[in-house]
Amino acid sequence: MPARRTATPLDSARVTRVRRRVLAWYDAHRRDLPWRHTTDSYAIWISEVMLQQTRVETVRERWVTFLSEFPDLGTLAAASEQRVLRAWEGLGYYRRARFLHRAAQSLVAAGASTLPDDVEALRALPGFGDYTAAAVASIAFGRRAAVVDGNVVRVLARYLGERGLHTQAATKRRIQAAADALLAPRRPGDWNQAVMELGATCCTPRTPECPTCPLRHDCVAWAEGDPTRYPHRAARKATPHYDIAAGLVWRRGRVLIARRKADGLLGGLWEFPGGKRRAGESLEAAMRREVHEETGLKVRSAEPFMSIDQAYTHFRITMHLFHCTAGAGMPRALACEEPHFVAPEDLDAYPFPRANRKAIDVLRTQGRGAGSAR
DNA sequence: TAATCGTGGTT
DNA sequence: TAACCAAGATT
Repeated sequence: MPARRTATPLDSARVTRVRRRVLAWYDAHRRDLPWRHTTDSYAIWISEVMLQQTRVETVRERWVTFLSEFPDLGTLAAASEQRVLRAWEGLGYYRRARFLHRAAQSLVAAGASTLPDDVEALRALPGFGDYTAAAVASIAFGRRAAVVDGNVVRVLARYLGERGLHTQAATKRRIQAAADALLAPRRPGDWNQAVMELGATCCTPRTPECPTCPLRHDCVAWAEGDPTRYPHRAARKATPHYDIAAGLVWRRGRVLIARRKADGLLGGLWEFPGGKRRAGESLEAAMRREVHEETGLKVRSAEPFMSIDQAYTHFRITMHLFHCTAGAGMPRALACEEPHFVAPEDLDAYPFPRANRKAIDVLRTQGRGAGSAR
């Protein structure tokens, strides 16, 4: 292993040099992203929330369509949560959409027609953490607030030779302090985007392109020879697998759906009733038990329809779907909300998790034949 | 502090 | 293929 290089201090000459190099690199290499063509703080806010833990290429199209449906703060505040969640479908981390909606309603209720323009007021809104408050304040309002996202952590950890685990508070404080010191005071929004852009396109996690990096001259990780050792991360645990059994419970050409509770996984989204199979239980028995527990309905016939694999952050599932016919009685909201039967053509109006939407798509294209998306 | 919260692309 | 990862926030 190469000897550890000692980082030179961030004196003012070095800070000036770094700012100049990184901004020049950004001016030459910045990607043409749709949200870089607006100064509308609302539109920039939407982009920042969408970009949380979500790839730029995914956000490109979704940002455009979201803004066409909700072009301003007032429109978003006036919309139903269901419509907002439907517009968010597929983006994941659905809590983001509910916080977005709630923040818009809060601002409009207070008489505002636009976002507040300082970090503290932004930080107080739901869904605004340190990163998003600094990002909106700097990019939309030119405030001198340094962002620290995953890119900034990686770039600065490598550049400075930061050896602490990136999850530790002391490490975060050091990275934030360095980001604060480096922030280019005349172009705070561009500076923040420049460092993030550098992390996203050059100082990447696995295969950084160090020869083209504007920071290679005095980067500790580059001098050591293996930048990918930074930032230091703790090992992850293996993710468990669960079998989920769910029913497409039909009655007179309509199918049963129910809404998940607002908190927790996939909160506020609709689904076909079902749940985890227990040890020793058959898939069909699990489906019958779950449908009954959640809606009070008993299922008559049941035939396998399809199985879908889905990976979540901390576990993965195989969802086994059955075509069923509903027994007598009205569905009740026992362990779900608003269970009711809907015509298949009306399912597009409801926000569904990805696995459920896949099943709906198969339903459309194949009718009620068996299929698999595994 | 550590766990939780989605999804799709990449390796 | 399974793990890793992405412009984080909340509890």
